[in-house]
Amino acid sequence: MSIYQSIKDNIYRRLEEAVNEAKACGELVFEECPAFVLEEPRERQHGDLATNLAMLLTKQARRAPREIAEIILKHFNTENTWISSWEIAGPGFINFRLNPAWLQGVIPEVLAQGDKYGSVNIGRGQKVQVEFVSANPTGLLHMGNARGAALGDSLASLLSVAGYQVEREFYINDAGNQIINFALSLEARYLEQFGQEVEFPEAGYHGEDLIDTVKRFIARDGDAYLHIEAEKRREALVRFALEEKIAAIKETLEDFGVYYDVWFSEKSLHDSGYIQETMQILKEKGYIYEQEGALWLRSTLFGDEKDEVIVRSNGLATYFAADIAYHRHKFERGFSKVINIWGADHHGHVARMKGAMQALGYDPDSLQIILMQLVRLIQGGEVVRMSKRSGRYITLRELMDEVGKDAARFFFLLRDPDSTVEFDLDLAKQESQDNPVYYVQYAHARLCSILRQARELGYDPDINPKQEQLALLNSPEERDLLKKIADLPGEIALAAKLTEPHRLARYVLDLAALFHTFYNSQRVLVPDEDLRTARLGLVRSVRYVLANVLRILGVSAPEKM
RNA sequence: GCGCCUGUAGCUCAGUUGGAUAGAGCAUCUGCCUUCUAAGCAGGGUGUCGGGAGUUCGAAUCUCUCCAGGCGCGCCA
Repeated sequence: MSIYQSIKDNIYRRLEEAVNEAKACGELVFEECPAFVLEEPRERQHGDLATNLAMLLTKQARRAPREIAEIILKHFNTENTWISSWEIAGPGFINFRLNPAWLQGVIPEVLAQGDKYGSVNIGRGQKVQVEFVSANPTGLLHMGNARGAALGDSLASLLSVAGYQVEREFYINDAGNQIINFALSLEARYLEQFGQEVEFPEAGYHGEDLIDTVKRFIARDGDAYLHIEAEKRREALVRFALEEKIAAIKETLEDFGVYYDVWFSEKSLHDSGYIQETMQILKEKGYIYEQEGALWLRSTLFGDEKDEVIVRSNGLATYFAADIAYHRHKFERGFSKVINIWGADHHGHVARMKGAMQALGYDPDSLQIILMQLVRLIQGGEVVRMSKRSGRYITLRELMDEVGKDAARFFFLLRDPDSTVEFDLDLAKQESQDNPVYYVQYAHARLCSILRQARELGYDPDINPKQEQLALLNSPEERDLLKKIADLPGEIALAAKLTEPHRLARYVLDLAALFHTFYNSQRVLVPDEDLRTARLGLVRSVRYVLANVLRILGVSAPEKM
C-alpha cells in the first residue's frame, strides 16, 4: 500500500475508533457508524483532508453537527497520523492539516518502484477478459471502432496494473447473415469486373474497399470463378476477402497500439457444435420453446421485455444464439469477470445477454457491459451518418493519418464513454497542433531534457536523495507535485474499480500542469548539491509517473519534442 | 408509445458517487525567452449546471415531472 493511502486509511480508522469510544462513554448515541468520507477538500484553506462524519451522525445522535465534531475530536488519537492540526469548520466538517514531512516519503517510494509505481493489487490475480472493437470483418474500421479500441485497450492495461490477469479478445463475426450479404456483395463486384450487369444486393455492403478486394482476388485467380456454380464462387470470395479484411483490421489496430491475445471466430462456434450444445443445455433447463416454427428463449423470465428467437424457422441460429454460446465459452474458460465494450446502439442486447447468462447458471454481474455512446462525425458543418452499408465513414486509418495515433487516442480517453462525442474532422486537423496530449508529452520531454543536461553537466541524476535533502522540497509547487504523485496508486485503484480509464487521462493532464508550473518557478540544476539532488529525484519521480500513466493510456512518452 | 443515454462558460468536455465559493482546454485580452525545450508560465471574465417541483443541515449529483437531442424496441447484427 502506498504511503498516502496508508495515511488516509489510518486516519479513517482512528475516526471510527473515536466515534465508537464516544459511544462507549455514552456521549454519542447511534446504531452504526455511517460510511463517511475522508477526502481532500477543494479549497486549500480547508486543510489537507476533511471528513463529513459529524454531519452524518446528526440524525442518529440527535445533536448539532459541530457539537458531535467536538465529541469526536475529544476521543481522537492523533498519534502516528501525521496530523499537525485540526479544526471544525462550516456546517460541521472536521478539517485536518498534515505535517508536510510526510511528503518526504513519496520520492523514495516512486524511485524504488520505478516502472511499477502506481501498480496496485485490487485484482488479486483474478482472470478478466476485455472484449472490444469486434468489428464486422466486412469493412474498414471507423470512428466508433476507434473509440472502442482506445477505451478497451486502456481499460485492459489499467486492470492489468491493478492486479488483474487480463486478456484482450476480438470476436470475429465470420458467420451468419452478414456474411451471406457480404458474399453477395463480393459476387456482384466480381461479376461487375467482368462487365456483367448485376443488380447490387439491397442489404449489401457498398463500400468501395470491396471493389479493391475483388480486384486483388482477380489478380490472383483471374476468371477461374466466373463460370462455376455460384456457391463455390461465393465461398472462395468470402474466404479470400475475410482473410484480407481481418489482416487489415489487425494491422490497423496494431498501428493504433492495440494488440489482442485472442482472435475468436464465431464460425468456430457453429462448426464445433458449441452453439447446438448450448441450446441443448437451455432446452434441458426448460427455457426454450417452439412457436411458429422457430425456437424461442424465455428471456422474459430474466427481465427482458420479450422473448427472443434463437433459432429461426429456416433452421439457422440467430446472432443471439451464437452470442450466448460465445459468452458461455468465455465463462467456461475461467474468467471471473468478463467485460464487453459495445456501442450504445446495442444497449437493447444487454439485459437479454445477462439474462441468458443467468439462465445458464452464471452470475450475471460477472458480465459487465460498457456502453459507449456513438461518435457523431461532423464534416463541413454537417452530421455525417456513418454506416458500413452506405460505405460512408471516416476510417480509423484516416484518423491516424490526419491527427496521429497519440492525439486520437487521447481525444477519446479524455471523455466518459457515456458522453456523445462530436468529432469534427476539419476541426481535429486544425486543432491537432494544440491537442492536450502534446501538453502531457511535452512535460515528459522536458523532464527527460533536464535529466540529459544533468548528465552533460557531470551530475548523476540517479542518486537517491536522502531524507534531509528531500526536506528541502518545501515550496508550494513542489508540495503540490509530490501530493499528486502520491495520489497515483489511489487513482489507479479507483479507476480500475470503476472501470473508468478516462480518469487517468485527466490525472495525467493535471500532473503535467503542476509540473509545468514547477518548471517555470524553480530551477532543477542549481549549484547547491543537496537541493539539486532532491529536485532531480523529484524530476525522475514525475517522469516515472507520467510515463507509467501514458503507457496505460497507450500514448507514447517522447524523450524529445 | 415504451426503454436506455445525454443536456454544465462562446466551443469541446471534467466534476473524487450528497459536501464548503462549480472547474480545465480551446477561443479572446495583458505580461514573461542572453538561465534546465515558449508545444510552456503568470494574470484578466465568462455560468438560470436544460426548466420546474421535491427529498435534507447541504443537490450539477438522488426522486418526480416537463422540454430538447441521440440510440434502441426484427425469425438483422
